[in-house]
Amino acid sequence: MDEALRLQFLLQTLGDANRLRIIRFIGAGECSVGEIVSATGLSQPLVSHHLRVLRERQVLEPRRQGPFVLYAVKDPRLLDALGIFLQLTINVENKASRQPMFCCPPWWQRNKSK
Amino acid sequence: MDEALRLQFLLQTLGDANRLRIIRFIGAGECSVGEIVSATGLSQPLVSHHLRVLRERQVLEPRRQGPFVLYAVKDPRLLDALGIFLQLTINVENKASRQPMFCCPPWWQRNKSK
DNA sequence: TATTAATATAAGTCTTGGTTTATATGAATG
DNA sequence: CATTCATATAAACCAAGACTTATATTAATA
Repeated sequence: MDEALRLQFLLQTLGDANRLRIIRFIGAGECSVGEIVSATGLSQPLVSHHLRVLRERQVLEPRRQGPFVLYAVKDPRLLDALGIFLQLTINVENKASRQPMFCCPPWWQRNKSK
Repeated sequence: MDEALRLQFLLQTLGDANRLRIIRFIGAGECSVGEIVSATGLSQPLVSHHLRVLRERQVLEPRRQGPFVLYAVKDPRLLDALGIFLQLTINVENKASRQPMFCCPPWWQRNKSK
């Protein structure tokens, strides 16, 4: 699986407003399905559906505790990464406040594997 | 438009392998449509289609030069951000090498606007 | 101005995936 | 063991969007 496909996989997983709301809530701390349902206002089956997707794609991790199933974000770096993207959405036009805040080797220079 | 919707918009725009390949190539420097077609191996209409999406969503910026239309990445921070996400795709399992590399205010703490 | 090269658009097909409704599993409690 | 609460799954519907084929636009050149 090449870079573009791996990135597509992750970005598609995260590219849904409801899943983002779920991740945002879980990011504040491990919580149960019921709590997510209440917090988001989504139907219980819909939340379970999205949780399954996020679980299967290694974004979230479940843990059974009594009758509840608690979910947590697997890799905390993900939350930071989302924060960076969120900043990008703020001033798409406003070039004035454009400054490189995060320096890292540009991904497209590493190896052009198609 | 709330945070989740803005993020969804951006992530969906980027969540396509062909668009990522196009962005990766353009990221290396402003280039024409024809060059992108050759570099990616995609059909010309398909490239034009994706360029339109990326243009309309403020990711790329076109500039006419003679018979050519040159495209460039509008906000260079986007390339860094993609690099960060790419790193996240490397060791989804491998928790050993998990270390917070980018610190920024967790986006889900700023304001829980549903 | 007619032609060619470069790019854009339109229409049509087909797949992916988000959502709802209904039902199943699984653990706790009486 | 039966019932209830918490969560998961299944099926069906629907819309968004990626891709192809065909055609239109725009600029350079003869």
